[in-house]
Amino acid sequence: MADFTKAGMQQADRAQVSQTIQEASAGSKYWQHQQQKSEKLQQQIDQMILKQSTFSLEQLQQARKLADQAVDFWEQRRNTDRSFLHVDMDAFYASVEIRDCPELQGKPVAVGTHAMLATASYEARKYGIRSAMPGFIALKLCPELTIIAPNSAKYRQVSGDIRKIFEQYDANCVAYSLDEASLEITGYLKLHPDLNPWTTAEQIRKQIFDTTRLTASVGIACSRKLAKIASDYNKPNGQFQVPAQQDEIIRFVRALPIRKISGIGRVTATILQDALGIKTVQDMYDQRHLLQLLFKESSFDFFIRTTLGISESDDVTPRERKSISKEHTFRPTNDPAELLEICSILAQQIADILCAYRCSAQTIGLKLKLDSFEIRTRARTVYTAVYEFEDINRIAQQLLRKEFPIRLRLIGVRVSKLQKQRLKQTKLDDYMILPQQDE
DNA sequence: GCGGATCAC
DNA sequence: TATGGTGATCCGC
Repeated sequence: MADFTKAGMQQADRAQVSQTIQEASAGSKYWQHQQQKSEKLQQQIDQMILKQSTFSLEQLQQARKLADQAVDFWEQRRNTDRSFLHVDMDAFYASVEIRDCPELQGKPVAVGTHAMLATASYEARKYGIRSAMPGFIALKLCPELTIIAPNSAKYRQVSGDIRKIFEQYDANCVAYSLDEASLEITGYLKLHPDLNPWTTAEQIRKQIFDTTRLTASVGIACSRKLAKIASDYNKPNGQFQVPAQQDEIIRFVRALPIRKISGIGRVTATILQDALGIKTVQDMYDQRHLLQLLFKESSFDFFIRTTLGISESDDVTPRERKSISKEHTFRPTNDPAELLEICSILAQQIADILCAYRCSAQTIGLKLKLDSFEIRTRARTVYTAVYEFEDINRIAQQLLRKEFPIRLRLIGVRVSKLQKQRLKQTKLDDYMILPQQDE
């Protein structure tokens, strides 16, 4: 249940932490729902084990051949010529709060709410506290823990400051979140022959500290994905370089537990481990024939590339948003009026955002989390795109009404199939030359 | 196109 | 007492 893969967790007393979490959870509706999910997962694993036992020797040999072909295919596309840095701020939100409140120096600190923590300081991680843990459980693990409500505006400010630094190195740097970014420094290094990736990383970390008084960790590699993994290797306040050589790259990735790979989450890791005995990337490579037989081609390809340390594409493709959503958790209720009211508030928020973006949407979706934590989604696509509150609210409420009677703890409203909204005719238009509208 | 699931942060 | 919010993607229908 507990996840010890995060940096800084090695010191926690795992058994003690697991037991405390267990005691805090056991019997709750959340826990019951988790139990159900894990039973389902176990069935899926049993099925997979059963299926394995049916493979003939020929099938296995053929699969191995196909897997080796895939290895060759990707190996031919390996490119080690580019240089990337992945910069990751250390315990970002918590570090900002501690910086701004020296009282907290050296104390366990977390940022979040009693319901959910976003970040835990390294001091707090020693107690087994981590992000995505409810605050009330964290307090059981460490009663002295200070929980601070998130100050998003402040984090955005700092995030903007470090972004300015990144842009000095790569005008097209990619921000993954407020505290993480990927930089290509291939061009920068060409312009500065006296520098190399390692010294550049040192320089950036110093620059970040000088302007924010915060520390960052940096991964250095010939692909964005490897750089990201490497940034976790010497955390906090450290850096690690994966040499840009095929054999070194393979040695590096094969030693990793699969859970360190971005894209392999808790569920996939459990399936791979319990059904196929795959714990590390080396195991993944050794079992490539089974992966070929048991998974869809796209998953299989992802696994093969993972074992080689080859990422799909490192090009920056400026992608536009595909959906906008608002959701809210509340004290569970089955009162239709109350539920419709919450739905309507969310619809209004969505309408406001659509308005700000000058967008309309063709699909309106509803997300419902039952009192039991079961999640349901409902959606409806309309012929002509909508953007006004009245339209969005009407459709969302229709979808909601169909589910009555129901007891909910969360409602979400989402719009997708977004399109740039046609400019509305106004009197002003008579005096303006409007850009040609597509369609 | 819809709904369930998974994942990252 | 009590387990979040946003956006993306994939799979099977």
